[in-house]
Amino acid sequence: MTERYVQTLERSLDILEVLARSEEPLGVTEIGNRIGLHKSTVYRILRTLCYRGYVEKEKERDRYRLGIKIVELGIRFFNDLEIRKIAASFLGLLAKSFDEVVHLVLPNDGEVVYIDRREGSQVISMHSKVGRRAPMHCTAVGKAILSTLPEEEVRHILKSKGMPKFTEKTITNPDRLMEQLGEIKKLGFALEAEENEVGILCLGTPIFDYSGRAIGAISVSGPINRMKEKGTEKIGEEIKRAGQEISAKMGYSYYKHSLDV
Amino acid sequence: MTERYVQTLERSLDILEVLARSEEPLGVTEIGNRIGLHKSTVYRILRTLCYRGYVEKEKERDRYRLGIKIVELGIRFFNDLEIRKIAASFLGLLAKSFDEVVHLVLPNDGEVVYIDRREGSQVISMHSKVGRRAPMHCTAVGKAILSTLPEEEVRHILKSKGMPKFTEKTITNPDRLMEQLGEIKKLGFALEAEENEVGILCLGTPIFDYSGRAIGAISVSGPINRMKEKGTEKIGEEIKRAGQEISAKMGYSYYKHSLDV
DNA sequence: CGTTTTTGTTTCATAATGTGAAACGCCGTT
DNA sequence: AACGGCGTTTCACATTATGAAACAAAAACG
Repeated sequence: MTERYVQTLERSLDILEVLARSEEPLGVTEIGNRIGLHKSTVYRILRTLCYRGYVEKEKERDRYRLGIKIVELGIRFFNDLEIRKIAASFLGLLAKSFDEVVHLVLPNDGEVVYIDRREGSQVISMHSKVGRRAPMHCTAVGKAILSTLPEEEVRHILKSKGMPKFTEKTITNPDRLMEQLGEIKKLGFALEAEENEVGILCLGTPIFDYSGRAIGAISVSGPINRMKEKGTEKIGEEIKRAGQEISAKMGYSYYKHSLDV
Repeated sequence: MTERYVQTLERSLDILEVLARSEEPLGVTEIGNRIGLHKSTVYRILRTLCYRGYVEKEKERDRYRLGIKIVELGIRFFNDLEIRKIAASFLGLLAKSFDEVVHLVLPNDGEVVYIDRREGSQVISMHSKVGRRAPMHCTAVGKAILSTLPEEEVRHILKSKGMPKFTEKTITNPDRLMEQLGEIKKLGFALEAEENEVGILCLGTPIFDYSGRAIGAISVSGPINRMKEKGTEKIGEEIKRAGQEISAKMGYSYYKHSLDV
């Protein structure tokens, strides 16, 4: 087993990630300091990335930022994503029908990644989560996905990622979460009230592919009291239905997979 | 002058681009053949890219595709793009008001890159151009941007990129295009009728930043007869006004830059 | 306004790193 | 059962990336 990765490439990715994380353009030395690389090395890699369009150099100032080529790759992938295309219209319907923010996420490496978003008429100044990551233990979408996994795998994720406390209501005990996941599985949707962000309530449901694996999740979220007024039960059932329809279009057979329940 | 780029990194980017271009996942050998690399080298790079999440390996089959990390970087950049945020609401208004497809593009390396898109109520099955590139000489957005550049620079772009003929109406003569660019500059918006795609008419106008450089363009496009019914003159004036408002929000001063007209 | 410090760029000797031929093992096909 | 195609691993070799140091240019400072 060759546990060896290509060093130059890893360093290049480090640089790209530092640039992505940074709000403003960075200089060669600054980048080098942040990832512990010699500025000479950083410079050569940046030069190559610029040449290929993945990084752009600010004219006049010696600062580097992500380039347009990154977006070309990213959007290409995004547009080709089967689940995104299929879910698109459902997200729109849900957003309109409840007039709240709707998200589509994909599980990745024990976390969820926000992939798409629709919002109701209420213009919320909330910063978009699209493209960002979130933990599973304290989000409705994360719990919805966890509820479909075998206990062993869930515990492995919780152990490796930890269960950081974001609010007073964040569940930080694995056993308590496991218990709740059982109920979520029975219900078919997950509820999360202020476990991740104070004042926000969120409902999520998993999406399955042909093989029965949860490959994503959708959610509706909004201010806790407004959500309760609208009826969490009702919203939950509604997104559950939407999730089932999306899953069906992804090739999931509820008939086939209900045999082992 | 060190005209030397980092070889390993360039090869890695080649691999990513091959994967992005391909509709379906590719195998190690296939990738190697396409870019002329030894499969052993391809394999090692893919391994690293997988480890970092930029490429995903299909379970069961030995095929590789772009990974979710690519989207994380891309969308992050996309969301932070100042011009996109500012243009967003204008794109929506234009799409609704004319009930046609509206695009935002950025110029890059003598071409335009489609960055955002809004569509009217008419559901068009047209494949999304977002994330894709197009030449400048035969698109309204491209001509709008070219019309703001000095002749020398325009000719350099035309020479290096060529003026490939897409339809009967594509302008393939540099001098004739130069002439048209003069009129476009006076008018403030560009018209392109079937020069890129048969049956489609498109109107575009440039967007400027604080320094007076054209950093993007917006367009409205649709079936040629429908567009003519709605009045190309009227649509042109309207997007020109929208473009001016976006430019103003980007820090462009029409007062300051009208001195040298 | 000159001095000092910081930062981007280039050079270059060194060896660490990436390379590709070859071999291995795993499938599916013939 | 033999073959061909593929992903994977090994390994000796030298090409390639590396980082110290020098240089240039600009920014910060007094």
